[in-house]
Parts: sequence; C-alpha cells; structure tokens
Amino acid sequence: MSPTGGRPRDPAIGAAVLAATIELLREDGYTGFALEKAAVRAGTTKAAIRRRWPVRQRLVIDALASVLVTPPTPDTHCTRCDLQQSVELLAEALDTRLPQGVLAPLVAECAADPELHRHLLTALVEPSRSAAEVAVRRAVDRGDLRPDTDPGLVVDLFASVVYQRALLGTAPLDRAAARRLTDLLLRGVAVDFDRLVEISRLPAAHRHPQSTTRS
Amino acid sequence: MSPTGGRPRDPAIGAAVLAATIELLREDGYTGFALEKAAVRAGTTKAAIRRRWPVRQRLVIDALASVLVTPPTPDTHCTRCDLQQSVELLAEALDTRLPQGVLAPLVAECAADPELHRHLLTALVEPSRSAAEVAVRRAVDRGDLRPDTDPGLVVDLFASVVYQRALLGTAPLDRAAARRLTDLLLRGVAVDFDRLVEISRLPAAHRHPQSTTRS
Amino acid sequence: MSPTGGRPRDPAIGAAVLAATIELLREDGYTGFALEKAAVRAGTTKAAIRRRWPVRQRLVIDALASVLVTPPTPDTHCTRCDLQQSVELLAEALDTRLPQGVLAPLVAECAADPELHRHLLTALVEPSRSAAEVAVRRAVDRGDLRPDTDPGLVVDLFASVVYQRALLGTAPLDRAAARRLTDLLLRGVAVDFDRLVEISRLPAAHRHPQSTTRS
Amino acid sequence: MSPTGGRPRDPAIGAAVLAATIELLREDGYTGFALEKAAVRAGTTKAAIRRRWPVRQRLVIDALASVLVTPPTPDTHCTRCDLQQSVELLAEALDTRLPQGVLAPLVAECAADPELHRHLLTALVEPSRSAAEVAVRRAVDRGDLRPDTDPGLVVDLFASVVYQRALLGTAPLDRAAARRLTDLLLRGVAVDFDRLVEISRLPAAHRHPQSTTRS
DNA sequence: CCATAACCGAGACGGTACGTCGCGTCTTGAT
DNA sequence: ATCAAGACGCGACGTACCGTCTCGGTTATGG
Repeated sequence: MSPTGGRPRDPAIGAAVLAATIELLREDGYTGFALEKAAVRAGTTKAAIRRRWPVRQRLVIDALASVLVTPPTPDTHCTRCDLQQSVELLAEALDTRLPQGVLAPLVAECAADPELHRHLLTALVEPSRSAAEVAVRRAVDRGDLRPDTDPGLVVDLFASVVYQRALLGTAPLDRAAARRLTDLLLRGVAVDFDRLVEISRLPAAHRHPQSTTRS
Repeated sequence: MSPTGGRPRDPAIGAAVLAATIELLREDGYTGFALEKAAVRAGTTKAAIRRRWPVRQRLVIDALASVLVTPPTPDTHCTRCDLQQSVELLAEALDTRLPQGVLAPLVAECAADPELHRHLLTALVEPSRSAAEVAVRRAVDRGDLRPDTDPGLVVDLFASVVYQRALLGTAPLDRAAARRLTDLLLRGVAVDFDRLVEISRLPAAHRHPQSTTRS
Repeated sequence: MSPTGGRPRDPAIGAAVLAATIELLREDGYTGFALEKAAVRAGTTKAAIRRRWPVRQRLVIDALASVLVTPPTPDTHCTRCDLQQSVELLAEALDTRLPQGVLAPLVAECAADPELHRHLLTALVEPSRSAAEVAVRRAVDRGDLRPDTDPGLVVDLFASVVYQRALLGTAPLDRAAARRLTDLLLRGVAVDFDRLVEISRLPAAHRHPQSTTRS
Repeated sequence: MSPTGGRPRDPAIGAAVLAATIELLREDGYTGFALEKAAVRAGTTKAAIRRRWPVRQRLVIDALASVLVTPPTPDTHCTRCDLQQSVELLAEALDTRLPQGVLAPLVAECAADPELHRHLLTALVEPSRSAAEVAVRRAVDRGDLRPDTDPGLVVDLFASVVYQRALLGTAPLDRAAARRLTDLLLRGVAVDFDRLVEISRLPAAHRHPQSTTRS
C-alpha cells in the first residue's frame, strides 16, 4: 500500500495547499475556487495537488476540516445552559470558522459519490456534532432529560437549525435565538401531550373541533 | 417597462426551457447544468433564454418553483396527526419533486446578490413552509399548543430537519421518523422544565451534580 | 455548406494568426510551436483559432502556403539557363521563405491522415513545383529536350535534391551546384548509354569486366 | 572519464531500450514517442535511460541505426543493373526498415545542435549512401561513366529522390521507377548538350526562339 | 400601409478553467 | 555507481461553458 521507494512527498506542500484553499474559498466562494489559483497561491503546481487530492472535493473537505474544530462543551452542571452553549458553539463553528457559502454546494456535489459523501460526514459533520451530543448525553445521565431521549435526534435538531439558518442566510443564531430553541426542545409545545396522543388514536369520525378543548 | 411594439415572445419557448431545465438538473446536477444544453433540449437558443432570464440562477429558481407545489395540510382535528403530516408533506416536496442536490448550491450562489436571494426565498422557500405554518397556527388556535408558541420557530425546526436529512443523505425521513420528531417537539425532553430554568438562574457556585436530582 | 446565419468571422483574426504562426515557427521551430503562444501573439484566443483550424497541421500548412510563393521562371530562350534558374528559384523559395526545419516534421506528421496529406501536397508542394515544370515543358516543346522526357520526373529530381539539401542541412544549393545539377541531368553520366543498355540485356554469364571497355 | 567503482551498468537494459524505442516509434510515430512509455516497455525507468542517452534525440538516432543496415551492392559487371539495384536497395532500407515518418522530424530537431546533427549524418545517412557510392565509383573506374562524374552528386540524386518519394507519399519507388530514374541519369535529357551550352554563353539578345532548333 | 421595434435562429467572439500528459530534474532507499 | 520508484516545477494539450456580440430574417402593432 505505502510506497517503498521513490522520492518522499514534501509535507510543506500539502499544508500550503490547504491554507491556500481556505483563503481562496473565503475570497471567491466555492464556485469561484480554481485549482490553478490554489496552486499558484501555494507556490506549487496543479500536478502536485492532484497527486495528493485526485478529486477536488476531497481537497475542499480536508481544507474545511483543517479549520473546523469544535471545542467540547464545558460542563456547568446546568443542563439548560449546557444545551444553549452547545447550540451557540455549533453555530459559531459553522458560521465563523468556515468560509461562507462553501459547505452547501460541497455537500450537494458529494451527494453523488458515496465514498466522497462518507468522507464528508466523518471529516466534517460528525466532529461538529460530537460536542453537542456529549452534552445531551450528560444531561440524560444527570436525570434532567427523560431517559428515553434520543440524543442523536436532539442534536439533529440543534444542528439542522443552525445549518439552515446559515444556509438560507437568515440572521446567524444569536444568544436569544439559542435560548428560545433550547427551551422549546426542553419543554415542548403541547399544552397536554398525553391528551393529544389519546385523540390521535381515536377513529377520525369521533374527533370534533370542540373536543380538543378539555371540558 | 414592458415593450409596446415588436414581435411578441413565443410563450411556448419559456415553458419548454423550464421543462428542459428541470430535466437537465435531474440528470446532470447543478454544476453539470449548462445553458447551451438547455437551449438544445428546449429546441431554441441561448439568446432566447437569456432574453427571459438574464441571470442563470433566476432560471433555475423559476424552474424549481414550477415543480415545487406543497399542498395545504388537511385539517383532521388531530393536532398530532396534522403536524406529522405537515412534516411528511414537506419532506416529500423537497425530496421527491425537486432534483437532488440542486437547492443547496443554488442558495449558496444566490447568497451574494440580495435581490436574487430574496427572490429565491419568496419563490421557493416560503411556499413550502406556509402549509406547515398554517397547520401549526391552527393547532395553537385550537388550544392544543401553548398560546406563546412561535409558529415560525416550530416550522423552522420541521423544515430544517427535513432539509438536513435530505442534504446529508441520512434516510429521507420516513413515517416513523416524522412521528418521533413531532412528538419530541410536542412533549419536550425535560423531566421538569421549571426546575431546569430555576437552576439556570442560580450562580454557578451553587450548582452541584447531585442537586439536579430532586430529593 | 456555408453558414447562413451567425456573426461573421473577423477576417483580421485569421490573417493575424497566420502571421503569428509564421513568426513563431521561425523563432521556435516546429516542435516549439505552441497554439497558445500563437493565440497570444495574434491577440486572440485558442478557441478562435480552433474554429478556423480544428487541426493544428492545417494551420501550419496554410501559414507556410501564405509565404511560399514561387514566381514563374522567366523564359530566356536558353534551356540551360532556364533550368538552372528553376532550381535556384525553388531552392530560394524553400530555403529562404520558409522557416527552417518546419516542413520536414510537418510532412511526417501529415503522413498518417490522407486528407491532411493531400492538402499539404496541393497547398504547398504542387505550387512550388509548377514553375519548374512549366520551364521543363517549354524546353521540350522547344525541341531542346528529348520528346520522350517526363517533365514530372525531371522536376522530381530538381525538387528532391533541393529538399534533401535543406533537410540534411548541407550547404544550401548555390549557383555552382545548380549548374552542376542541371548539366548532369541534361547530359547524363554514361559514356555510351546504348552500349550499357545492350549489356544489361545479356545473360549475366556473358558479362566480363573487360568487355565494358569498348575495343 | 569512465567510472572506476560502483555498480556496473546492466548491459541488457540498453538493448531492451533500443528495441522498445523502435517498437514505439513504429506504433506512435516520432511525436507520439514518450520516454516514459519506452521505459515501461523496456522494463526499466526513465532515469536508467537518461543515464545512457541524456539527450533523447541520441536515443532515437541510435535506435534507428540499430535497424538500418544497407547491404553492399553486388557487382554484376552491368553498370545499369548495379545502379538500378543501388536505388532499390536504398529505397528498401529507408522505406521498409525504418519506421515511417520518424527520420524527418528527427533531422529537423537535430538541425539546431551541430554535434547532434553530425552524429545523425554519420550514424544514419552516410552508411545508407555508401553502398550506392561504391557502385557509382566502380562504374566510373570501369569506364562506363564519364571520368569527371561526381559520385557524391549522383548518389545525392538517387538518395534524395528516394527520400522525397517516401516522404511525400508518392508511390514508394518500384522497379520500373528505379529504371526510369537510372536511365535518365545515365543518358540525360538534352538532345544536343553541347549546343545548349553554346547558347547559354551567347548574350541574351542573340537568342531567338527558332535558333534553338538546329537548321 | 408600412415603418419601427422587438423577437427569433444561428453562430462567432474573447475569456477562463478543466483534467491529462510529457518533459527534464531531483531525491530517496536498496542492491 | 547503478537501479526502481516516484515527487517536483513547468507548460502545452484539447474540451467545455461562460456571457457577449452580430447577423439576416420574421412578426406584430402604431403613426
């Protein structure tokens, strides 16, 4: 697998290319990103880049991964605070550290190739979720969240809201929005959940508009 | 603004181009989409297309809008069912009707131009959300959801989870997943929400691991 | 065949490209010739060149043809002079007007494609031969050369000697060499041609070393 | 000059490279010939080839020389036959043994470097001419050709016509063509050579169209 | 009624990036 | 010192779209 003979690769080149890639993504966006520019900026050539990343998407993924580090959510013994901060950290990682408008087209392009898609998930998505997932799991263990809580689903909700906000360009999740989101997930929106479940099990004919209001 | 004299546009061309665009997006994805191919497929020329859509992104937006119709969620007098179905309909619209992997890069490219971005939101995003928003608002009016519920936030959660699932290629939100999502939002995950709020208002020093477990 | 619609080609571009091609061939030789350099020098782009000459060899052929003009050999009523001058004019055309070392690789590359090869012959070779062929034919008509003379063969000899000199880099056929060549062809080298023919018809056994010297 | 110590060169490599070079030239032509392919075909590496032939043209020259052997023209005591056969042998050597369309671009590329050019002449051109030159000289000695005959010039004519035929793709000099060429050179084309010389020495004014026909 | 004006088809124009390939050089580790 | 292996900077290749433009011809309405 690993080449026995031959001139070894210059490790400086790989690093320079990653750095140049990030810079260019930040300047020109994803579609404006050109391999040739990256080569020039990194002081090397297209061929040298292709040797390391035969597929351009891999290069972009690795470049993003090199700047996307999500610090672990600190344990404050306050579930509400922990979860709020998890959302904020996630939002900060995606909105601030990553170049704008890169993740979306990248993911779309990777959708076709399964291997590429897997690499993207493991290199970019999973790490950014893990901090939040740890916090949720901690809250469950602490007894603050119901024992049947699916941490993955909760983090999905955190992550996807953050993602969509960034994607659709609405205001980037501030502290107040993070609180509203967290509280909504903690508390739920139903006035009486059990009653709603009960109704949903009735045959359709027995449901009446007024019946939903408890007598 | 509108031309007074001159030869009127052939209305068939516009429709043919939209249809060809959808086909090509489905076949080649967003980056593989070429204006010239669309012209050939529609039996016309680049120039004729450009006269109608000077900016390519507008063409793609309009083409997507022409196939993205979200039917209104029917009122079954069962809030739980209604919300579930809203999620499912949303998922179905985004996953099935739209070509895969087109929306994401499109949004990313539109992010720069505010006008383009606004058009995209109003032409694509808003319509697909409105059905769900109506259902949520109905449930609030019915008294099933707490009166302080923010319908927009709830729909955001529905929409973003649908979007992320579709985008990241996780399983495309089947019926069971829709139920789990709905129930989670209705019921919340906290064992005792008020207590968590209380704790979060204490100074950090007074929080202890054991204190979160109610005596 | 001829395009009915469309923006007409800028004729200046074609001319500029031919001129640039000649210049570059003169500077860098055939193998050093690059389409991209020609585009830059002509103030245009590769694509514009390819529209006119999809095959690079065609471009080179046409460029050479644009500078290779062999003036008709003037009639001096002196066969010996005419032929000498034909050779000299031919040599001058090939050695002086054409860039050095271009014709040879060009011909070699065209050998594979019959159509290309035909174009090369008609565009470059035939014109340069015709002047000499006219002169030879005139000499036959005048009665100075034997009536059974094959003008094509004679011109072949002229042309090929000129070509080989240019090719192999031996001194470029000066006036004296042209005279020697012409006289050799006019006079022949045999002491007694008829006798040599006679001998060649004998059975091999009857030929003796001494027998060739006339008694 | 010659290395004293170190690992000795594997003599098999040189031979394998020459053979591979000939094969590839025959398959891909001169411009299609790539050093890397030759290395692979010969079961070795570029570096090993470069050690032996630092300049690629040298490799091609040596490869061609390894297959270009012109057997001596046998002495049949028939000048006409000998010369004919010289031409045929020459044609056969150049047309059959050498890969097509290689010599021309090679010569063109070598034209720049004098040393390279000299090597090419001595390694390829001279040997193929020598057999014919011996035959011509023999005919002079035998008294069949005029004593003032320049053997080099005669061979030049033979060789160049062969070369041009092969190069320009006209029929590859069959037996009949060889005879016509030989006879033309032996006999000349002038009806009365001495008279043509006489005329050429007159002032231009004294030449008249009718004067060339002897009364 | 016919001129104006916008349409349509066709296609050339200058750009720019793509991915591939070969060059000639250099750097390893091992024989 | 040679060998196999392969990275390196360089630069040209041919392909494909982009967005713009220039045509000749067509089709409506408004002076």
